Amino acid sequence: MNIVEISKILSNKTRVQILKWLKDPEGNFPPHQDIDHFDDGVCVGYIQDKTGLSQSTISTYLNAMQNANLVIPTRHGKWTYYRRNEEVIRDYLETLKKEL
Amino acid sequence: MNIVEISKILSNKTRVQILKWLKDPEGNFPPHQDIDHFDDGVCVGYIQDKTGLSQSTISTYLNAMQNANLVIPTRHGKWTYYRRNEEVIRDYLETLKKEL
DNA sequence: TTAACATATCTAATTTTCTAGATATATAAA
DNA sequence: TTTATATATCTAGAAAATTAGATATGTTAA
Repeated sequence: MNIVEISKILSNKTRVQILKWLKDPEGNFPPHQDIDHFDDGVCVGYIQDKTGLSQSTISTYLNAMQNANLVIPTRHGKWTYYRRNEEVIRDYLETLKKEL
Repeated sequence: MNIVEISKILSNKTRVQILKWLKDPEGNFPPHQDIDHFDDGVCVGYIQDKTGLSQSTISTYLNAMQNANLVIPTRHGKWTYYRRNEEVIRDYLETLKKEL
């Protein structure tokens, strides 16, 4: 866990927004077609729709967030679902509180 | 207080380091020539010496940190002292914990 | 009032980030 | 097995961040 690396992710409005939306998938996204739960998070297309940015941009963002361990991807058929990595997020907050 | 704005400041190694150093001026910096306390923080030159970066770069960083309200400048004669704005830092941590 | 010192600001070169279009890949459906 | 759909990756241009040198400003000391 690296303060600077994660702060870099959080230095972008859209990426922060995505993390916030993923706190409450039921409240923020329509139900999925193939599964009836959000246990593995939300598919890329739904996230893209809400941001208004291009598919490639959102894919790039999610990839960066995954590299920083802030989100966890799960493949379900054609779709990739992304959910928050609560452990790393908690760890980041605790480290910030201790070190900053 | 704006998560993205402050995260942008924290997305740089040197700036994070400066904030950490300013938590303990006595432990991290030599005593000042004109005053015998660190109540108003640390002068720019001392901070620059520890970073190894140029004077203009550190001045630019401190200015950005001040714009984000993370530090407070105080002029003492020729010197400008910078100290942490604990209130804003605390507020940032609390907001992150609540919203992120 | 001139010289020296500390810091701020201006300018510019380099690097990184942002973002989208085009294309590739993986999977499911026909 | 071809087609459609979802996502990932590649390429590239525009914008922002990084950083330093030169210069300006403010303050003290000679």
